[in-house]
Amino acid sequence: MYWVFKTEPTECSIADIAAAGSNGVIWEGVRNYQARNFLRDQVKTGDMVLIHHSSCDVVGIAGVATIIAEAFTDPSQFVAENPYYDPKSSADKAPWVAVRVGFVRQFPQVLSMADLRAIAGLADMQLLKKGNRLSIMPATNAEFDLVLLAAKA
DNA sequence: GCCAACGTTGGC
DNA sequence: GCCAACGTTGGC
Repeated sequence: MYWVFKTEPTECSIADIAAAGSNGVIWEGVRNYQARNFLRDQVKTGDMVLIHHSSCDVVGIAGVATIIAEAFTDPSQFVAENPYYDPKSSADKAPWVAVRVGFVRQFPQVLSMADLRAIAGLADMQLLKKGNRLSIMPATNAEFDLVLLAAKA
């Protein structure tokens, strides 16, 4: 399948994923049930992921990653010092999962929201829907291809 | 920093 | 289980 993952580049940018090498990075801290359900139930090894930079200078899709390890228990939920700590999580009740993502490519330029909205075939893309706050969301194969085409990547 | 949209919480 | 109040997200 195809996905869009949102990230604040100050936390984990496409360049950070590139720098992580073949082990990739752990994608943790998802604390929304709808996003968690995608991550736990549908995100599979080998799936392709559009990496979206949010809350930053140039908001938009910055590159592509792939899933190299599918859902496992998110360790950050147990760590009191961690910003993603969940005091309600315990060994026998740990609702949150993480995956591991590996670098595929970084776009020469970030495809901004305006760039994306200008692509006719992306009119229904979930990422572009008003009020969308999901940090993990599916994309279609067609949307994925259009984004790569527009990125000249 | 504004604010729309949405999620979560908690009193009842 | 309803729903008002509150918190958070995230584009602009």
